[in-house]
Amino acid sequence: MPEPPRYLQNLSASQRQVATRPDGHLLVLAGPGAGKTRALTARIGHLLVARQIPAREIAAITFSRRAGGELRERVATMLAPGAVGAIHSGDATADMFPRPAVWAGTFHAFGARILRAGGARTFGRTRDFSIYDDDDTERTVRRVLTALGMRGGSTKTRETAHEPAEPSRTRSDVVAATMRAISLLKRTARPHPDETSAARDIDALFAAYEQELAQANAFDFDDLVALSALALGADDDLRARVRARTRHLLVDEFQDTDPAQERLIAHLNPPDLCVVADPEQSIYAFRGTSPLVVDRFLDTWHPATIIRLEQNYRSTRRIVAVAQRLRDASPAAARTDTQSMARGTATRNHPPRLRLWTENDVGDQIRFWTTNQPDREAALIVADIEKRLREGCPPSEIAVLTRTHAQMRPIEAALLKVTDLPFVVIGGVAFFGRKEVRDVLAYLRVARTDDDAAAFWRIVNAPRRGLGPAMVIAIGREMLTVDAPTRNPVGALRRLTADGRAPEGAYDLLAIIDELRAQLVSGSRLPDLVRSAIDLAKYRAHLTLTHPDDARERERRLDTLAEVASRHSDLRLFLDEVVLSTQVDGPREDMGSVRLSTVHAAKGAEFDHVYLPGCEHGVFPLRYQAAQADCDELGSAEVTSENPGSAHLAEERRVFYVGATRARASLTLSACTFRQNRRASPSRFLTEIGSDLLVRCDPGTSIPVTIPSATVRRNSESHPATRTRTLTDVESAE
DNA sequence: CACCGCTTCGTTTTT
DNA sequence: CGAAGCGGTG
Repeated sequence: MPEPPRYLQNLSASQRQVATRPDGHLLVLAGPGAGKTRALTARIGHLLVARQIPAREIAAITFSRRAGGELRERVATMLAPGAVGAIHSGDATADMFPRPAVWAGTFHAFGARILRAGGARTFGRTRDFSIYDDDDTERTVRRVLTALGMRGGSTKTRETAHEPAEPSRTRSDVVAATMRAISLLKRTARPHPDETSAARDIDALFAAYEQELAQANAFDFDDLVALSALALGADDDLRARVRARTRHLLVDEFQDTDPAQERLIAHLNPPDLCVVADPEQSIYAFRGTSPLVVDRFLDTWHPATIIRLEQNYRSTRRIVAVAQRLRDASPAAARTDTQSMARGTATRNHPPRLRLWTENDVGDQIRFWTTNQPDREAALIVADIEKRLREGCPPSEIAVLTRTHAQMRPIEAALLKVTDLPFVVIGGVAFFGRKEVRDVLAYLRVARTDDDAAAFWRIVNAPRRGLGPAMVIAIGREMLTVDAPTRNPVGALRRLTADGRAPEGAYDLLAIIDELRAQLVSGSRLPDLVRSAIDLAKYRAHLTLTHPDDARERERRLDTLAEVASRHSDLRLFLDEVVLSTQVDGPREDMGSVRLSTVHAAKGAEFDHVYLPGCEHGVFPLRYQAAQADCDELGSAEVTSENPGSAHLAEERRVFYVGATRARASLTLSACTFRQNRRASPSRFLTEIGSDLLVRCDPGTSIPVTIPSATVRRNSESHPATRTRTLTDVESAE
């Protein structure tokens, strides 16, 4: 027997099936830690080597930029070990793909490429349109709300004791709700709002918002996907060109694909489509995704082959057992299961559910402890982390994963108390989301084009130069005095200034813009441009004035920005990369650090030791009220119509599941009896895991506490099924 | 009309 | 900790 090619070595039988399966529709159901990236990489290798498919016909969609870069790198290593350097993971040379480079990136990056390749024309934009991110979108929404006179409730919604029914909507509530509504409309429903829409207000808002975008020659985040799909439908030539590059399409994390992204795939109609999914890891319902997208795949892309990757290579047997318990408790799994069993087999549109197993060691106990309050919880977790570090565990192998950002505060404080404990917070305000970074970038954006209104409004009075609210209104009014195609705030400011109708600061701003533009035209390098913007705007002085405490730290970030910019040659490509970068995509300085992150931001990552604080009812599962109504109206109706309450609970369980399965060696859960001065009770997920798997310990230790027998009995009686099904279940599954 | 300093308040998850 | 509201000063 000849040795198998390199890209097929060290693969399990099913991973090898994934790699070698011929063209067609392929659904890979992969549990956590099942080596799906490895299988995907191998499939690409097989396409390139065995089948001699040109790289330019292969595209892979990943959930983050970094994941895309890693996939590309792994392909390169696999094909030519030692020659990794040939393919850079950054997009410095985004337009040309050197050698065997396969395109890999997010849906949004992919959509941006389609629009840049000509799709923008369909919507009256030019090729060098701007991309509005969330922040720009919020600005635009605010302007639109004001223009339409929808202040969004009076500012004085102070709740008198006798009117609790009115959900005191502040202005930011209205802004947030509007943004969500617009976004969900774009993600889930038809692109044009002219038909029946949920609310009449939304109709008007949506139209005005779209007009602002068009005027600014900009697309927002959701447009990148939704409109690129439409462009493919409308433009035959574009469709042909793009389809030629995506004959072999691979989609990772398919369970988090929203309807707009589904439509984009449909328009690509690839003859060879391979998606990797785990319905139980679908955790983005708030932005319009549903685990049912996996069922739908089997309908849309009939006939499809299903391959299951059930063996877990990542975690200990105990952690895998926890994962399986949580899966068993999931209603989606139950539904699929009963339907499958009723017909004696998996139906066409309901794949058989996964049964996880592993050959790994049993491993440490799954620990759970209770403390009285979050500060103490944080202190105990940090003390435990210190112990692991003393035992020689690398910091980067430890992570604390929370449900919400708010939970991070006490933990961050506790971590800070320990000197020389390196840690990094992920999922807070990311590097490119920092105010100072965005401000400086906004100067570059305005230098690039007069049209980028959101960027202009951001810098018009930052640093302060006497162009306050009244002046903003004046500029807005002046904008409207010319024909639509030439409407932009910079032009308006120029006219006001020429007529002497503007304060002195206006001259300064225009001078800065002109100077930057001159440098840009003369071909200045990007880092120089960044530094010029900082100097011309006198931004450093502004920082020391407004942030006396941490001005230096912020200045350092601006230096980093210049550094990052030096890796790019073209301003537009640089700005694209910045706006499309993920929470985890910033310049990486997190190598030797303990990670503090939300579960969402930890998707795809893995660590030896994982801590899950806040395992309390109301925190994990999180309880919230406000957004529910919006989601039910506009969002995934198919899920909520059956069982509104439990759909939310099911999603929370999946988030918990994702968090728990990040762990390789140890998993530590903790809960508080009091949070924010209110009594808190333990999460129901703990009960679902089962008292036989979960060892209740003295707080901060691995020493089991003796539980009063009544408690034991209650737990085991309420879950007879999980009680009998213990580790042996996982053990015998080999 | 802009700005400063003061208080208050709220914080789901993110491409 | 940030954003937003308020009231007084230049």
